[in-house]
Amino acid sequence: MKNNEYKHCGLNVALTILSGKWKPMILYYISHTPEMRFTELWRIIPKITKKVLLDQLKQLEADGLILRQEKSGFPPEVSYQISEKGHALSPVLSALEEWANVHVSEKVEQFEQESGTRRWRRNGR
Amino acid sequence: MKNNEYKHCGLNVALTILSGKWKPMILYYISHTPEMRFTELWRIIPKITKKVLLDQLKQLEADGLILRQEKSGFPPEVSYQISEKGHALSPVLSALEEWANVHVSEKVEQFEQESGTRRWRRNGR
DNA sequence: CAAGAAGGTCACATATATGTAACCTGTTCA
DNA sequence: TGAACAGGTTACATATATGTGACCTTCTTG
Repeated sequence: MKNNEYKHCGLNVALTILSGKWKPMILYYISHTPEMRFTELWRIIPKITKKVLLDQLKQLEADGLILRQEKSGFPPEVSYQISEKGHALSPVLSALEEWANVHVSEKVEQFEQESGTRRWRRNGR
Repeated sequence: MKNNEYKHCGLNVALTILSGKWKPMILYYISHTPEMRFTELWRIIPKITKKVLLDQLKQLEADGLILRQEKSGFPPEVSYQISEKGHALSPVLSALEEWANVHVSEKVEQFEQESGTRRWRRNGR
């Protein structure tokens, strides 16, 4: 170890921002639709709870990856869009995905099968 | 939503593999040293516990990002190296890091300051 | 007038990740 | 002989993330 200290906080920050059981899926749907309404998103994503969906949306919004737009009136009408930051992230996410498909394809296939059933973070493996 | 289902499990797998409070740092040090011994790593990384360091090393090894090499004899001598998979990942991680530095630089700076103090996953924000 | 609509909150329960400290292994060295 | 060494395990405690269900709003419709 010369003087190469660990100064790569950006990586930690990025991973923190992305960490959340449903975030990749949420980002995916939001970035592939011009205006995604809350309820539609909830309908599309199989097993998430309203509360958790809301939590993760709030985090994504706070981190600037998505934009929330609220039209006044009743019933409420809220929709989400991908932001510029979020858009800038997507090639990087594709690269990550590509890496996984090439280098850990067994795990990817396994994941596809268990999908919806499994728990997110490990340690129980 | 046409028929564009979410089939991007690779991203989930990659993020799962990378998720762990100390993994980016561990990966960094291992990939920047030809042979990193357990104890040296432990000495270098400020506040991690032996147990947690071991856990994360095991996960990284199980996921194939690093290689563990054990020389027989006493006292034990174990060293870690980056694997080919791990090596292949590093440009992607750099891209992530770059994204963070460009798009969420405030958070990165904040992270640098709190470093070591802060907790990893949020929700308490 | 009761129920359903969309988006959201709250209090609480469970699951998973991380941390703390004690203990174990055979050499070597004082 | 007993302390230090490197790497590791174990039982337990705490922190954080996710899940469940009840409740709230105000307008519209049956």
